[in-house]
Amino acid sequence: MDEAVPRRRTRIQAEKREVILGAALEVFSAHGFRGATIDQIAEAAGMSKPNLLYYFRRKEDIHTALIQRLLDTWLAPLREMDAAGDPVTELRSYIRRKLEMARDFPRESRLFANEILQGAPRIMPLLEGELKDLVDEKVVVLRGWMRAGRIARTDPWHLIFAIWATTQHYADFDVQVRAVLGPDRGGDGRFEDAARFLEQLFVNGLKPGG
Amino acid sequence: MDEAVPRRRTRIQAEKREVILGAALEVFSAHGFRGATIDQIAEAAGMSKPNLLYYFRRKEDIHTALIQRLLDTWLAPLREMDAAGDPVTELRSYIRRKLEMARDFPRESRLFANEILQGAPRIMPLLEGELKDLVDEKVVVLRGWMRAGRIARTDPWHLIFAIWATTQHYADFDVQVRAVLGPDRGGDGRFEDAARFLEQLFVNGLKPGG
DNA sequence: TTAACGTTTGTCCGTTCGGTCAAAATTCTG
DNA sequence: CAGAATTTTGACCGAACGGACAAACGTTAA
Repeated sequence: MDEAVPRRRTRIQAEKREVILGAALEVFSAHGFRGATIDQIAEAAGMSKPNLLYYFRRKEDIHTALIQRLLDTWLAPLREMDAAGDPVTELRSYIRRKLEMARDFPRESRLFANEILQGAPRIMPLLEGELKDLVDEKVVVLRGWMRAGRIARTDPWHLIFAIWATTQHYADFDVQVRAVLGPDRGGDGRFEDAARFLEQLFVNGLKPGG
Repeated sequence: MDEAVPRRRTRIQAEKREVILGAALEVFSAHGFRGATIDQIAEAAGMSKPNLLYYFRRKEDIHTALIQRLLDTWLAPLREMDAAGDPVTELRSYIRRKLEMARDFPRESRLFANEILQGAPRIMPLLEGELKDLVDEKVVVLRGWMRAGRIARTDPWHLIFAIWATTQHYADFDVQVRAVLGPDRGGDGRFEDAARFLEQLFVNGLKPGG
């Protein structure tokens, strides 16, 4: 087996690849795939371009490596939504966790958003596979709660979309949010305000019999 | 006055500029500012690159022209939200109109999203000026409705963000929405489903005393 | 008809891009 | 320490990029 990038064995390999992925996350999330340059990533990673290309042969390899490792983290909150739990508690904590991710990992959110916005050319299989499967599974859970009369009957798919949209908005559209809120209201408190609002919106919006 | 681009007098000037803006909308919304090339836009507009550069001297000029003319259309639905109207009706039709725009003008939505995602380097003044002013104005309207007990007391800014996020999601994340819904549910009906869901969510979520 | 003005094009330029390569420097292993 | 393997670098390449320019082509109005 003629490996192009040497088999990942050494300590240096692991460390440098980590540094590169960190730098690439910064650059890709800020400029998109085409907008990001290898030189930018190399500079952010503190190494020369050929050195970077020694660890990842092509620009696209960095990008796919990033997305691959991200997906699990990203879907974890939804995975944790438990059919056996209390629906309101489950939804509430799902929203809270997604909002925390928007606050703590905005670059990851923007990396995804950039990719989807431009037609998901590099991750379409993931969307139609892993992501769709997970959503289908949770749709069943939501339907169960609806049939049991524990939350209002409504479209479970669009409910999930609404949670995604409202939470990720605070990462993806952060500059707009801060611009509109202004200096006073746009401080660190905006995430708590958002959490309170979204909790109220979804909990009341999904009250059974609504 | 030494004008670089000839003063817009002729019929051809007006027509060609229109064609270029249409082509540029297509290309910019699909690839972002940096990802789009002048050649792509020229080809989509059916003319040579130098010919295109005769009407717009620089790539950035096309982009700013696009955004400038877009902003009015884009904010029109919010502008129409009338303090004198019935709150539920006003909110419902605001949501419906925003959703129609996501359906009918997805490229415009993605153009904005691309710009915001990458830090709004070219439209920050618009966000802090015109956009913020309009939101501030409508926040007063929402606050009035809340004080009158006609909708639930909640954070008016985040309410507006939630409406933006949920509606624009169907334009900006269209490929993801369709991938998750699959071929059967992802057809043209998805906008009506979304409208029904969002109406229910926001109307119930904002019931007074909630 | 012709001169002025508006439009279009082929060609070219300097820069930046993604990526290669051979050689040098470093680290690892016996 | 010696030699093998790994890591780093400077120099370089072809393609694509944004943009410039003069010449050619159309159009129009005196």
